[in-house]
Amino acid sequence: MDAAKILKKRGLRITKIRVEILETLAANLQALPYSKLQKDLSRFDRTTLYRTLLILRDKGFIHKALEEKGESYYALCSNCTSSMHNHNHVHFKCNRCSSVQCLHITNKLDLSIPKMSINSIEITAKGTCSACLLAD
Amino acid sequence: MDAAKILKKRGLRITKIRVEILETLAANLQALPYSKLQKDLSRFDRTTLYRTLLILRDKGFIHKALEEKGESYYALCSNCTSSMHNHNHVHFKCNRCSSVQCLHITNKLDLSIPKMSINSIEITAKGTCSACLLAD
DNA sequence: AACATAAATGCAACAATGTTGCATTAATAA
DNA sequence: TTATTAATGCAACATTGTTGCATTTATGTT
Repeated sequence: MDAAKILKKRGLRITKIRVEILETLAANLQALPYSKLQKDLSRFDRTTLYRTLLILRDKGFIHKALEEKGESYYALCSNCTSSMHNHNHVHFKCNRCSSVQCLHITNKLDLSIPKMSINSIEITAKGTCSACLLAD
Repeated sequence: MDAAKILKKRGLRITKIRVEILETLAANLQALPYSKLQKDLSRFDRTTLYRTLLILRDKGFIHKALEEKGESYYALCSNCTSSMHNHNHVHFKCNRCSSVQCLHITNKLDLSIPKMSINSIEITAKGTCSACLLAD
């Protein structure tokens, strides 16, 4: 992954923390908790991390995969832009190893609710991931 | 709603804050944010509220309807017990008025994920609620 | 290559929620 | 009414969210 090129192509300045965040997320198949990002990127100020996550989220580079116990999990977006966020996947959290994954589902999910206008739907499944099942 | 009776029936001690939390939630059709509960129940210590919410949640009286921006929303459970939590509904958050509702859906949702063992599924839809749509 | 400028960063500071330990108080069974 | 077990209030601290402002950096232009 060439984070710098991707940033440039989409009109964002190439800065160290942006490149590192994108590369860190790309290097992990799983969504990463904020605490992990903060530890890995501790040479940057916490505020900078906070604001950079906001920007990358707003521009469609990353998305918040889960919020739990006041902590957010982040993962790369696959097809989002700054004007279009399209997250047609399920987030799966393993209760044993606490890992969070983005799962692309094929089942079409047509949920409609009477009288409401729905803009987005988030689905989070919890259970045991394949690795933990095998470890039994 | 007779909160005291319900608590007793399910083997919990009847205390003021438990009764008030249950009655406050019962009096609102919507899920309430933590900040609202804290304000309404400010005559109790914050820690007590925190621990009571944990207990009521663990015992299947209430559930966390949503976590957002580090804040949790709470609502009454309809059919849960301390050993069985069954939340077959969708949470709907209105982007305009920020209200959170529990919607009981009839559509059967059969989401299965290969290789994973799923224990629970949470679905949160966001959009505009009927009241806000009418207010246009 | 140097410069101008708009954007990004780091620091300080504060708010809110989460969390634990411990002494005191209250609810319930006997 | 009392004994005892559970719940409460208080103190204290951790973590994350959030904003303002001065400084530094990235980038297009000269």
